[in-house]
Amino acid sequence: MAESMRGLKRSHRCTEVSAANQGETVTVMGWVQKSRNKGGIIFVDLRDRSGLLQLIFEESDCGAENFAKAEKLRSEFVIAVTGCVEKRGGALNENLATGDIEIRAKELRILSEAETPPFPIEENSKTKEELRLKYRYLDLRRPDLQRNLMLRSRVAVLVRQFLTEEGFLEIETPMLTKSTPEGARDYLVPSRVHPGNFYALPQSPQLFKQLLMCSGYDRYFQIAKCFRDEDLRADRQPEFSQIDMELSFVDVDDVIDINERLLQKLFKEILDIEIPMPIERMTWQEAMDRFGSDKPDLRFGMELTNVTEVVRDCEFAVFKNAVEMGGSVRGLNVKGQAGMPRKKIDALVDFAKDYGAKGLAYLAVNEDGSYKSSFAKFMSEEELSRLVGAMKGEKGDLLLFAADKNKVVYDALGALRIHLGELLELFDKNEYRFLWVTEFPLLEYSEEEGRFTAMHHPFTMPMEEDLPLLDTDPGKVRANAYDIVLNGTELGGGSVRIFQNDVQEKMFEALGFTKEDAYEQFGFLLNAFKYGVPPHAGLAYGLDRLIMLMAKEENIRDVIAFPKVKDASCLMTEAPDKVDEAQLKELKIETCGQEES
RNA sequence: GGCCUAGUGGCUCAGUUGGUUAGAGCGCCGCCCUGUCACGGCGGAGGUCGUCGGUUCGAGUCCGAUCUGGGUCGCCA
Repeated sequence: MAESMRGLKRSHRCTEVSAANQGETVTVMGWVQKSRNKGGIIFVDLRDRSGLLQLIFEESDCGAENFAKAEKLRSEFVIAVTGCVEKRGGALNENLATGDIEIRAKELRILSEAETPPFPIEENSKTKEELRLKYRYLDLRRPDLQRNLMLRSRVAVLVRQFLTEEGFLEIETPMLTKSTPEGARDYLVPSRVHPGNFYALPQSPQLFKQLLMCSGYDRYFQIAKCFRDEDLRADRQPEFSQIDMELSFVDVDDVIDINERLLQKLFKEILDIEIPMPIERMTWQEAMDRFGSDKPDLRFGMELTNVTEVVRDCEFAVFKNAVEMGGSVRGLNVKGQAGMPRKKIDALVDFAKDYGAKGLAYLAVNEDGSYKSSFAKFMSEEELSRLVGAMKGEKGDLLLFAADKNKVVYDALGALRIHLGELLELFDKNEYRFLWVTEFPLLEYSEEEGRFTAMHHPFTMPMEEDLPLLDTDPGKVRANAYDIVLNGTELGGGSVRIFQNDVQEKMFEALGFTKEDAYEQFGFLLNAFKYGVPPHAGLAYGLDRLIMLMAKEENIRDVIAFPKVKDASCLMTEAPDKVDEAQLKELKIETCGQEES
């Protein structure tokens, strides 16, 4: 039977009690982590979000009634205890923040009893995620998740504080808005009042924040929920949070400056890590050429080498074909791995194939200077030594080559580089290496749609010197866009926005929109631009990813209180779920009839 | 949509080439124990091996399908 806490008031959280309180009477409340009954003496570890505190029960202190209650305590009971803070009579526990003290209980109340939980509530849980997520409210009691969510809260507070001091206003934008088919799939919400019409949940507050600039709010930010109906990944949820900001009368350098100081503050105050300033910058083209990725991990080397010119005239058909079709041949030098067994090399080849490569050519430089290679027989001694020279190959090195269209070569080698970096432990897991990647391509060609699509979004400003190319060679136009990258993860991205109506219309033209299409979808923005719009730029961070990296978690679910699983459902609430026929009727939605078959 | 991977008592796992009553640790239940903190001692309960179908004299173990997690490619302006 649950007891009332009437007359009691919690005086401390568990770890707020210390040796300094010795002799004081305190009241603590929390969950029983563990009870150790020695017969005439009972030890109880009490847990709350701050940590653990040992309680000690003896009949001579608390009386027969309380002692009898203490004997009944089981894990996860919620209790209130009043008692005296004492130095420990027995050995100290050095693993506990409160390991030198204990509370000698005078009064005990069982506020709530508990069934045995379906899995142990402990740090570094080995329990299957399926079960943890079904009982997420229990999982969230574990200290590691509590730490992550507390860290998340501190980050949010610091962001608000910093941006407010920088003159930003926190303004909310709608969750029920208009579907924009460009980009990710939208989550749609039916309208009762307008049957057959739908709202969309925002993929980002992009258009609204630009409108706020039009309206003169000058600097806006928001910690905004965003929704994308795409498949999940370890670092992707359908519902996630952005730190979203937009600034008027600024250029790239202003945005970068503010954000560097923001990151510096966050990492200093939360992790006590100094980020060297300024953060390195690299153009997109350089990132691709050196690392095969637009979000390179700079914690280790093993950069790509372009050997297209070196192998241009060789007889190896794979290389030759790639060169002839306008692609490239590039290689990675895996230092000291010439002895890698064939089986492992084959695994790397398979890995590369997942990224569209047809294979990988390899060449190992043996200790005696001879070669072991999948393609040496197609090339002369001289061609081989020129190739090895270009790769700076030394005895003991393993050289891996991909030959294909540039995109495939970048993708395969970029991914392979990261894979090998992890496999061979080439980087320090405690290092934080930031990078700005700039000058992204404005557009990329979509084979599927047979047209150019915006790489960032359709409101991104082309670089001024590339403007003429918009008509002649749209694929070559660079954007005034930038991403902030940390350890190979895209933390955030932004751009200078188009604020001239003629440029915006030209952009839509390049995207294959008729003027009518553009106005149909984005008329409110285009119209706003007719009434006086300041030059503006902005940036948004993936808050979840930022927390994930700061907490050194490998999974985004571990920094989100109630995450969804791979198929975007929630194992705890069982959402999404069927709804009443009556609700559907009110919305004028036909049942899909998928329940029968 | 494709590929990879896991599914055995409450939890984490083991289970050899298919062969008699499916094991362990932790947890749980009962009794004992006044200084434990991975407490200890004694005793006990609890699973038919995700599901369905097949092969076989016989399947946790082989085959097929399916469900549920996880990773990944595509996708993610």
